[in-house]
Amino acid sequence: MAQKNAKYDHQKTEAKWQKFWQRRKIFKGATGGREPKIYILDMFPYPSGEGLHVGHPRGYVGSDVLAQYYRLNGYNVLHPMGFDAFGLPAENAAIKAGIHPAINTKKNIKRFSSQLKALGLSYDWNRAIDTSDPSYYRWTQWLFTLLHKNKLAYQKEAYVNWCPKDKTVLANEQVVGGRCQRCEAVVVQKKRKQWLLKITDFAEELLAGLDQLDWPESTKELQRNWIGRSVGTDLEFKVVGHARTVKVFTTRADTLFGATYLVLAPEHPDLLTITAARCRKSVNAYIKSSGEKTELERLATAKTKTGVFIGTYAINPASGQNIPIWVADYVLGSYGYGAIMAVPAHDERDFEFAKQYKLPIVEVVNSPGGKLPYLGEGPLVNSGRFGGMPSSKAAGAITKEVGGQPTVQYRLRDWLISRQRYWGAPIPVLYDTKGQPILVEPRDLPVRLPQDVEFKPTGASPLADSKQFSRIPQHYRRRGAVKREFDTMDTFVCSSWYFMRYADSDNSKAFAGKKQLAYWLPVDVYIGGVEHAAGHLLYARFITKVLHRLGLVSFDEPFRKLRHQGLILGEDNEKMSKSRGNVINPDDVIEGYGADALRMYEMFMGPFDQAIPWSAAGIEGVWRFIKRVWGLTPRAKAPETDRAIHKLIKKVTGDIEAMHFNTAISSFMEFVNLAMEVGITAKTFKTLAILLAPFAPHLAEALNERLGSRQSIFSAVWPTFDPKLVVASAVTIAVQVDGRLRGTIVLLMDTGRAEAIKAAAKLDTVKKHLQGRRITKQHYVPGRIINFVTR
RNA sequence: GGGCGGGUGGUGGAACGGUAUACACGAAGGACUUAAAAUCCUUUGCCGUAAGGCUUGUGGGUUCGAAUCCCACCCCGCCCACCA
Repeated sequence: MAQKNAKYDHQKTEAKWQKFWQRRKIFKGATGGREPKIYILDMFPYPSGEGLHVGHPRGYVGSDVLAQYYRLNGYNVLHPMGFDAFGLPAENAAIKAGIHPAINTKKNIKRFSSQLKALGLSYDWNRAIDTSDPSYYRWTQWLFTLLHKNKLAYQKEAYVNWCPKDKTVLANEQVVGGRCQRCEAVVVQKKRKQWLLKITDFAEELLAGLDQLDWPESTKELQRNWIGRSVGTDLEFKVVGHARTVKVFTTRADTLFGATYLVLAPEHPDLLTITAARCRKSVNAYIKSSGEKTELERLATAKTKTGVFIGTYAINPASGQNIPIWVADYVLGSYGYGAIMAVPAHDERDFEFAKQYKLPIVEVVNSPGGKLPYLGEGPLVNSGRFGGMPSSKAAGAITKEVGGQPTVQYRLRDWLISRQRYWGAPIPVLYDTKGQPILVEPRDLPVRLPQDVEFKPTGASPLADSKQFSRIPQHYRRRGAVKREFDTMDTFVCSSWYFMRYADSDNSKAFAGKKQLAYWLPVDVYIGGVEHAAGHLLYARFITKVLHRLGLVSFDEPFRKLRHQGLILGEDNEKMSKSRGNVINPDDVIEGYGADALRMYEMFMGPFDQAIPWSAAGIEGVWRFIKRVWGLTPRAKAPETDRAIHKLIKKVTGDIEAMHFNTAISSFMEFVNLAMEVGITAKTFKTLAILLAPFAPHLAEALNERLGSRQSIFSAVWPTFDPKLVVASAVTIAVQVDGRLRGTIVLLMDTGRAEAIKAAAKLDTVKKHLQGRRITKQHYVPGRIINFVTR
C-alpha cells in the first residue's frame, strides 16, 4: 500500500537544499579541472536600491538551466555572478537622501545576493566581484594606464551635457528628450577637456569579427550600423583667394559635376580663416547660435535647415566653376572632415537647403521621371566628357580625373570616458603646471576613491572637494605633478573586462592569471539584454581586442555565443516601472509559490528572447504542476511511461540546447499528465527528476532524496534515450481528399504505399467525398498523410 | 526617414511545407465538502441542431497540400536618427 505523500512544503524544501549546496560547495568551478569546460555568464546587474525585480531572473534562470544541464553532462562549468556597482543612481541617492554611495551600495549588494540565492541559482559565489571595490577598480585603472601607454587613451576638448539648474555634467543616459532626467531643465552643451579611448582604431576589426560570432543576427546588424562603415572618396576643393583647400568625403563622386556649393560645419577648424571679412560678423553669429542650440532645439529643427554664406568661393574640380561656400549645422563637425560638397539634385538634405537659399540645382544623373532629388543611379548628364557613362562607373573615373582618394569612413566615434562624478573609478592621472598628464604607476594603484566628499552639485568634479584626494604623493611632486585628475571613469570601462576577472577573481598580481584566462576564456554562452548591443557589448569587444593585440590574452572575441532574454512586462502589457505601479517583486512570488515555481514559470511563459507580460494566474499553472509531480507515487510496473520517458529525454535535451525552454516545460507537463493516468516506476521517476533538475533544482533534490538517494542530484548523469523507443510503432495518419481532412487511420510506421492507400479509401467519410469523382493522383507520406486528388 | 523584430482562440503561446490551435491560463458544468479553499473529472477556435462550412493581419502567387516559401499592402513593438 503506497502511503500518501506529505504536502509539498516549498519554503522548507528550498531552504534545506540551498543550505546543502552551499555547505557542500556543489557548484564550484575549478580551474584546470576535468575537461571539457564551459563558461556560462550573465550580464551582471547594477545593484539598485529597489532590489531584484521579476525581470532579472528571466535571463539568470535561462543561463542557470544551461549551467546545470552541462554539469549533469560532465562539463566543468564556470558560472559566476557579480555586481556592476559604480554608477550614477547610487550617487543621486546620496545627493537626495544623504546616504554615502559606498554604504548604500554594500547594502544593495547584500540584498541582491540573498535574493539571487533564494532563487537557487547555481553561482560559484567565491568568485563574486564588486567593481567598486579597490581590489577590482585597481585593475580598471591599470587598464587605463595600459591603454595610455599604447596611445589608445588621449585627451581632447569635447562637449558635455550640462544641466544649468543642477549645475552638473550629465551622462548621456541622464539626458532624456533633451532634458535633465532629475530636474527636467533643458540640457545645454559645454566644452571641457575629456579623456577618450581610441575605439575607432579597431573599427575594421570590430566589424570583421562579427561574422564568426554566434550572436543574434539583429544584434550583429545593430553593431554594424553603429560602426557605420562607408566606402567613398576624399576630394579637395581649392578655395579662391586662399592657399588652403577644403577636404570633403563623399560616397557619390559620380555626382561631382552637380556639386553647386560647399558646406562647412560650424565647428570646422578653417571656417573663420577662409571666411570673407565682410561676412565675419554673420558667420560668428551663426556659429554662436548653433553652438547654443540645445539638444531639444536640434531635434525640433532637424527638418528646417539653417546656414549662412561665408563670402568665399571654391572651385569645383570637375566643372571648373566657382561655387559658394556656406556654413550650416546640418553638416556634422564630427563626421568625415566636417565639410561636404552639396549636390542638391541628388541628395535630399542638400536639395532642401538649396531650395531654401535659392542655390543652383543641377541634375547630373539622369532622373527617369525627371523628379528631383533623384537618389538612384543612372547615366550621367551635364557632366562634360563623362556624359552618358553609368554612375557606377563614373564614380571611379571622375575620382581619378580630379585626383581624389578612395577612402573609408566610420560612424563610430571614440569612446569618451571622463565623468565629472564621484561614484566611479578615479582616472589615474596627475598633471604638471602645463597641464601635461603624468600617469600613475601601476605599483601605486589603486588611486583610492576618497570618502570625505560633499554631495552638492557644484559643476566641478566632486573629487576636487576632497582634501585627502587632492594631496599629491611626493614622488609625483618631484616629477612636476601639481594637480590630480578629478574625473572618474565611465562605468562601462569597469564592465568592459569583468568577465575576465571571474576566471581569477582573487589575483593581486594581475587582472587575471594567464593560466586561468587560457583555461576559461572566452565566455562560451553570454546572456543579457539587447539594450547593451551598441554599448557594453561593443566596449567589451574593443577591450578584448586591445589585450589581444598587446599579447595579453590569446582570444580576440570575448563572447562566443550571445543570447538575449526578453523583457517581462507588467500585467498591463507595459514596461514595469515604479511610477506605473506594475512591478512584481520576486520575493513575494517565492514566498507564495517557491523559487522553482518562479523559475519554471519564467521559462514557460514563452520564447526566451521574447517580451511577455507577467501573469499572476499563469504561475498557478506551474505551481499545480510541481504539486502534481510531488504527488506521483511510484509503482512496480508502468510500461507506457517507461517508454514515454525516452521521448521526453530527447525533447528536453534538444530543447535545452536550443534554449527552447518553454516547449521543454510543456513536454514535462504532458508527460506528468500521462503519468497521473498510467503510473510511473521508481526508475523512470528518478530519470524525470534528473531532467527536471536544471529547471526546478530544489524539487529535483527532494524527489531524489525521497527515491532513496543520499547524494545530490547534481552528481547524477544526464540520461540518454533509446532511439528505437522514441518513434511510435503505430501512427495516426490524416486522410485528405483534395487537401481537405476527411478522416484518420492508424497504420504501422512502415506500411507500404499500396496498403496504406487501400486502407484509407475504405473510410466511410473518404468514400463519401470520392463519390462521383475521378482520382487523378494519390500522395502518401509515410507517418504523415494520404491525399487523394480528384477531378 | 532608416534598421531590426512581430501579427495564430477570451489570454500567454505550440506547430521539420503534411491532422492548425500542443501545453498552460481563464471560463462553464460536475464530483468530494455542512460550506469554502484545495484537488480531481468533463467541455471549451468560430458559425451550424446536424451534415458540413469557415479560420493563422489583408490581397495575390507557387504547391496535391502554406501559419510556414515568394510578391504587394496594412498594423504593432523596439533601436538609431541630418553620418554626406
